[in-house]
Amino acid sequence: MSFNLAHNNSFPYFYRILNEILNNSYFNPFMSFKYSKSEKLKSKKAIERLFSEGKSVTAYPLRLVYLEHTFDDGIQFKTGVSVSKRHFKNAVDRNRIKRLIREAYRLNKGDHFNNNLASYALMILYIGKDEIEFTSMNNSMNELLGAFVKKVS
RNA sequence: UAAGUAUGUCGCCUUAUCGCUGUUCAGUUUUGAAUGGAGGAAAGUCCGAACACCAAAGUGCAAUCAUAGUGGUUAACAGCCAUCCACCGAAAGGUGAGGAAAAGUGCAACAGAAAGAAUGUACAGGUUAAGCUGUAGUGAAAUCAGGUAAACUCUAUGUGGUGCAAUGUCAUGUAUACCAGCGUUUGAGUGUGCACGCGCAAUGCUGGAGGGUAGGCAGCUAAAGUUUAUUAGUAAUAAUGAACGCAGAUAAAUGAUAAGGAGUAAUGGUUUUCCAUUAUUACAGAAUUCGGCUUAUAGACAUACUUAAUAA
Repeated sequence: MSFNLAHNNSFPYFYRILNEILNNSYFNPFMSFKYSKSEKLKSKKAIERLFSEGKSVTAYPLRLVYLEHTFDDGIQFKTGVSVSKRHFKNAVDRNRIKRLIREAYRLNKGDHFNNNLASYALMILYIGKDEIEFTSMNNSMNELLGAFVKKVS
């Protein structure tokens, strides 16, 4: 990474993406903004095990629950997203926050993850009670993933 | 023009970058291209159906529950349309569990002597005698009975249950009531009193069968379809023609960001127009599918009508 612009929040989003493409996408196989079906945590058993045995990291208003877990299809990280029905009664609000979390995750994961880490099942929870803007969500996600990588490696 | 009434429509737009998801094609490791991708309420789950399963679920009666002027409409309905009546409103209009009180039971404020079995007061009439007769007075209603059925009841009509997490199907792994093949053990049991052998049995492996968990597939989107024209009808609606082919996710796609534009509100400047700044752009997210109802909704628009004012 020649310029670590992802952490400079005043810098416009648009230029950040341009910068990522120009500088990073060739060199870092994790520098992909995709977050497709195969990267989503779907297995019921894995999720149950994750919640009963997993550890967690918090960066308010986000919490990451993680557990070492090897997947059959060889994907290194599988991530799920969850928003409490208690705090957000309407489906529209829940969907909106989930989408923001997913968006922030797919944009930031490349900066933090690398091949040195083991394989993990992840679940990101939103523990806040209020709605949130994308920029602050982005900051929180950065913080959260940083803390996770630091703790694990 | 203002205030209203009714019905209906729309409910932010454009471009760029990065993504998500269905289908098709190409490649098959990772992908690439093309092309679809939320609503008027998708919501509440309150009615009515389609579809599926349950076989003591069929038929009749009863009970329960629902509906209730009249006529029409529909696959069906408690919906919708028309209309009568009652009530509300100055009007356009709105609201209405609006069938039955000589089948029976119950209930009734105030007033009044009395609202059911008692007849009081005053006056008049009247008789052998007698509230026996009339009037006054209270009240919506008084020896005549009436009101009330969002009181019981009666009448007419309908009414089995569970819901797509229904249901069907494929099936890795695991365990083994079962079946077959091959092997092992005679330490115990048995056919058989003893020995050997064989069978049963015990046990191991393999295969089959059954079962159905994780998961996959079907159900799943061509449908009482959408748009539109004509005809019939006051209308709901129906018939015919033309065009279209219009979401299918499953820890659950339909998004994020930037720039520009649009609407609305407030403030300021100009003062109809116009410009600038700031704020704001609702309610809300498909989950088997339809027809309704109910509730939420910033703002914008159209049509018809009512009342008032002004002008001609």
